[in-house]
Amino acid sequence: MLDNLLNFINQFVDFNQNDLIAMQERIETIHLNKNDIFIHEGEIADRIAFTNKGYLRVYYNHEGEEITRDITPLHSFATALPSFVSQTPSFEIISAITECELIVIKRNDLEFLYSTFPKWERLGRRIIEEMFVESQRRIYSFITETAEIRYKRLLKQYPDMIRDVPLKYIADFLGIKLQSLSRLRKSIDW
Amino acid sequence: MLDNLLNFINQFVDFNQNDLIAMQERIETIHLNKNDIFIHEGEIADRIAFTNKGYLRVYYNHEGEEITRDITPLHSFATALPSFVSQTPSFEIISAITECELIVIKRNDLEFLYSTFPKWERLGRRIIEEMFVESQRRIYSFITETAEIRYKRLLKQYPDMIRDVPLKYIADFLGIKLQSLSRLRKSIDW
DNA sequence: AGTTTTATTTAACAAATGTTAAGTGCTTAA
DNA sequence: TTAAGCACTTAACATTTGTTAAATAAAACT
Repeated sequence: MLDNLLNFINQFVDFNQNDLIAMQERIETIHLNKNDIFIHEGEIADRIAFTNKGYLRVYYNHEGEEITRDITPLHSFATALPSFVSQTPSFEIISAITECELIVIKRNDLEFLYSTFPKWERLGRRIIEEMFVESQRRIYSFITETAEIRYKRLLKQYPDMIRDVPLKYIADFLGIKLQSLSRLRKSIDW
Repeated sequence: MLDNLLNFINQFVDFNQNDLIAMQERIETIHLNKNDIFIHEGEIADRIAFTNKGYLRVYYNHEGEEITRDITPLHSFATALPSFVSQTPSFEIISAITECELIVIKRNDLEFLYSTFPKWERLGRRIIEEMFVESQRRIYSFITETAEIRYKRLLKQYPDMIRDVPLKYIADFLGIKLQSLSRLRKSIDW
């Protein structure tokens, strides 16, 4: 059940039995149906999720339109971070693109783990470092690459995602309009 | 001398006298002239810098061209993070746009502080969290905003930067070509 | 099965940005 | 002080992406 999470964690730190037990007492697994919301707009994000199954998207309402900033890959962490770190109402919304199984930990519990086990604080830092590096990679990609190359790269990196995620979200993620993505898909000769 | 750094740190954690002393023993201040390189391509980044004075840029060689991904604002941290965290040769280069005064700490010393003082590990996590949030903000901006709006936003947030940083770097940062930025600047009616 | 909603495509035209090639003015260095 | 390089601008044309409005396809619902 926790295999995916443990594999993920072990990339960053070595967990022993105690660390695991401390964690298991503080997590819960929840199930979301398609379009269910994990973090609502205006809510103070006090939970973080590991996507054990399914895809979440992070978006916000921009002039009446939903803008999807992120589609979480399988086996990764997601929360509305600006709200989570500053405990202010979230402008970001997180909802389930597909059916999801999430391993969830509350902010308080996470803070407890951070404060009690230095290893946890380290884990948190390492994970966020990786997320930051990935985020910078995406910025390079916006600066130097055409939408077509970004699309091809996405296909290669997450082939499953294209199967399960509607193109309108993919288009947002790539920074272009749905119609442009459609045109682009047509023009690609493989 | 360390005022700016201490102010920055105190946004995130409360430092006492011991924390400060532990730090002061492990930092050094260096001076860079314009165009001096702080992290070379291929080097393993083992230092992180706080920009006490001046502007750094983070770039890499992309098909014969230098692509500037980041211009560090005053009083912020900079390193070639992918190299720094994984200790692999850096594809990113960091150099001084203007004369710079940097407060520098070595990776080993930082690791020592992380391991010895939980507060430091927390500080590291908090800082990187903020950097990540800022990075996500920039991604939203690439997705939803035109280059003109991104330019105006930059002007407003860092008015000094435009004075001291050549437009070619600003253009890269905004994700457009120098000539497009020039055209855009002309067409703005304030 | 039939109806409604959602997903995706298509097309014509508009707007934004890129490309190439010059030009101007400013700074730097022999 | 002149020559060289750098920073920035300009302009014409090309390409990419956006916009609007439909059409078709697929999925979800009753």
